[in-house]
Amino acid sequence: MKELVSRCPIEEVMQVLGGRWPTLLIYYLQDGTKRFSDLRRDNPTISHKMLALELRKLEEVGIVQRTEFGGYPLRVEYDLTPAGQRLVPLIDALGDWWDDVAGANEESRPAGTERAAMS
Amino acid sequence: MKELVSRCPIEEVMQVLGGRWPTLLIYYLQDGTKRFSDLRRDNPTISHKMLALELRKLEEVGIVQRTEFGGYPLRVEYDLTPAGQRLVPLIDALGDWWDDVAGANEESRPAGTERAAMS
DNA sequence: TCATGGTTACAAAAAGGTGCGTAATTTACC
DNA sequence: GGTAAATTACGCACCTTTTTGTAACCATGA
Repeated sequence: MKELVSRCPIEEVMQVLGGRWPTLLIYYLQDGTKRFSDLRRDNPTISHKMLALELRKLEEVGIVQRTEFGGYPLRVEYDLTPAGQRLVPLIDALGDWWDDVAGANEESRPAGTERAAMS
Repeated sequence: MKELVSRCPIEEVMQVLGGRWPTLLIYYLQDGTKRFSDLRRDNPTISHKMLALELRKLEEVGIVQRTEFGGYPLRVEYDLTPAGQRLVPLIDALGDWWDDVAGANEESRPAGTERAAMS
């Protein structure tokens, strides 16, 4: 039973942004409007179900805007809301921080674990 | 043990900071040096297993410094490393962002503002 | 028949909790 | 004097809960 609505905003953010996909989806949505299938192409390892779930979650908390166009095949577009866009630099800052830390760690770590930058 | 080598720093940060505990522990460690039992007191709902696991993880990535003092009963102290301290304002910024979003969501939301439909 | 954006059911995997064991020394007790 | 309990920071095994993956199904216009 989880009825613990946390007293801490940070705990709440992490409930939304933690996990593997949310920040990635936000990252890809920076480029502009994306459709369901676009996002799957951007991130081929996410399952159909997860993508639907995560998008719904992001929509519910107001990070993502879902726009449904009539007609068939159904067409749906996803964008970052203004709130979502305000989030982007914060996430980027975390990425930069991590690069810093990882860079420092690499000096004392055996080779073999390399990372490549995203395009 | 699984070694997920991701292409994206953000994905990696989230693997470390995502989840329920890491940010909370960092939050409490802002106050200064803490011992294992202090952290359990700060956060009574974490199990000793989880606390140990999370602390080790944070130590491994260089956010937390673990200092073991000899003697018995064993005594261990935890602090934020400089990198960990640099992380704090970033986490705080996320918290502020969330307060913003949550505040906006709670406020009046007249029907019809959200769903956009085009034909 | 295919494509799009879903949903649902079932299965597998990961995360998390509980409780016991451990170490070396002090203190508490018979 | 000898023994037992308590202390601190975990590790480990076992079990439950939560999350995620897989695959199948839906609607329908072209």
